[in-house]
Amino acid sequence: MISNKCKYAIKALVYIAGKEEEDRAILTADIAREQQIPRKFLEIILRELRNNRILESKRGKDGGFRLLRAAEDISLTEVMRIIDGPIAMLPCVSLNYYRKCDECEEESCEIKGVFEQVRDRTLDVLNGQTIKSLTLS
Amino acid sequence: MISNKCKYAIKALVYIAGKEEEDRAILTADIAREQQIPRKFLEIILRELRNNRILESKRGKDGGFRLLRAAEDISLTEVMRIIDGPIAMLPCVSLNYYRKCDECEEESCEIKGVFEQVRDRTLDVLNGQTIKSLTLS
DNA sequence: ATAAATACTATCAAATAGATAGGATTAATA
DNA sequence: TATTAATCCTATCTATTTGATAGTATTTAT
Repeated sequence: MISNKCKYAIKALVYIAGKEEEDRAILTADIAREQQIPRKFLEIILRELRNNRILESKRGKDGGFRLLRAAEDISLTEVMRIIDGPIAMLPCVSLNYYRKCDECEEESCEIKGVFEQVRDRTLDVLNGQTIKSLTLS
Repeated sequence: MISNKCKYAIKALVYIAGKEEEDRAILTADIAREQQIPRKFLEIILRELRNNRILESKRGKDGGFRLLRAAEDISLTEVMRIIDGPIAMLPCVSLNYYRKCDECEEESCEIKGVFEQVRDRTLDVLNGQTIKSLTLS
């Protein structure tokens, strides 16, 4: 399962993308209210997305958040990896967060192959998705 | 990611399945040693698999664990669901552990569709797998 | 100056992960 | 019947993650 935090992050980005034509910074409070996300928790999430160059923020009056890049250039996997880390089901088959398992030798691992297939089928679906494509659906 | 516990469970079952022709109960200690799994933790896992009718156990001398069913009748997904719970990435798209999200209405959820696809592609891979098929690979 | 916004720091509670310890119980067999 | 070897059970523990909340500092437009 993805975390609530990650779900909130995706929904917040989709919300912001949906308001892009208004050409103004979007308030944390608005996102929190509309998407039913705990406000203070959302603050942390948005700041994390800003630190990872997904969002830009502006402080003070008329402040808020905007996408730093075009919505079609923000992939779903990028967001998921920032917030939750690996997408794969085993560390030893992760493309972006590879770690060898402590207890097993990969050459003889009986389950690695299956989870490589799961990873590939999962990425087949996720790689095609961007904040833009989610906004349209 | 699946938990270590789940990985241990799968590996233990594959190990037991691989010893079936010896026609004897398999010791926790042997599995722990061969698969490099912490022994006391493995005890808990094996007991949980027994409680869920995947294994049978025998106490006392010559005791140990055996598969309760044929290895080809124990699916990978069944084991994963016993140990880790849902396989899906969102509660609201889980087939076996469905829960509505607190904060969103499913009809208008922008991300549900993608994660349904991920679930389906994931199960395409996992559903074909059993303890038997893993033992052969 | 003031108001409105994010930034930051600290903290917290509950759940989960990942175990470990020690003794109770059971069963085979010498 | 004593011994040995195994699972069973209960309790406990630590660290991490999850999911948040509170309060204050800082920035910015007007």
